[in-house]
Amino acid sequence: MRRKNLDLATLELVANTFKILAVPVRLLILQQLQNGEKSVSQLCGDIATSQPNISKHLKILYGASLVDKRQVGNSVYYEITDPLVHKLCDLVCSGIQKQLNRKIRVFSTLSKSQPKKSKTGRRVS
Amino acid sequence: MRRKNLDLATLELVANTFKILAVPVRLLILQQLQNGEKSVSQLCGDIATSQPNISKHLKILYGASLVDKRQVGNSVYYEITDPLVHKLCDLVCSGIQKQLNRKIRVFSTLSKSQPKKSKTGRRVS
DNA sequence: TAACTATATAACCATACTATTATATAATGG
DNA sequence: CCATTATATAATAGTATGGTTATATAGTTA
Repeated sequence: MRRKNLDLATLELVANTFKILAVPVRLLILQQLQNGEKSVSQLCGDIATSQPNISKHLKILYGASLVDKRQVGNSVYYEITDPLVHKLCDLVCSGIQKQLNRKIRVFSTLSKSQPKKSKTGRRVS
Repeated sequence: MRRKNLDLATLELVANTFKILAVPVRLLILQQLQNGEKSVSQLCGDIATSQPNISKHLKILYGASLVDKRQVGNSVYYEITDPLVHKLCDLVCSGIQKQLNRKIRVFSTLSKSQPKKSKTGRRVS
């Protein structure tokens, strides 16, 4: 599959999207929003950090068009704009999973070849 | 589609992967490697930054298992470990594309409704 | 072994970014 | 109009990170 080379400006946009997703608290927020909108105070109930911190990160997510917002009375409800976010996280997760599996495979190979067994087949400490 | 909530530790892993991809130079490197391995000096020829900088970023990519390396004589060849990287970039690009399209649509709607035309149908400055 | 090439590391600076605390703004209810 | 609730902003401090320059390491060749 041939892929076009992106110019620096475009890569900077891409990098910027990744940067937005590179902060655990923001992923927590997006995770909380994955099944529908939530208000700031609801998010504060779910995530262990200060309210100003949550508001700040929401602002960043909003600035990147990753979430929309809508005000109802006193409250502001945020929701995810584009399911892209979850696709990205899923992909990364699957990548991490693969890496883990590789490590587990290596480890189990090592532990199969190394351990000395007694004649009964039981492991020996 | 129901999705499991990831614990903080896992989200930190995910965030970390995103962080690695959040730097334009690193994306440039990965882009250069998308059609096969290249040595550090080849990368230096393609990317406008210092050799130590490239080596440093390669080390980071290697540490994250995003690239493998192999030494041949004096040179070290790096290659991409997992096509995941490009899938991620493609997704982000498509997201950016969608945003752009949205903006273009809005813009063209505005410019259709606003401009005053002269009786000849030409635009008026 | 000396000179040369390729890559990696170290030290440094400048910048950017996150989390906290305190405060401001805005909507609601009495 | 005041008190309360919900959200946003400002200021600060601490940390992390990218890029540069200089230097070290290691392989190659004469």
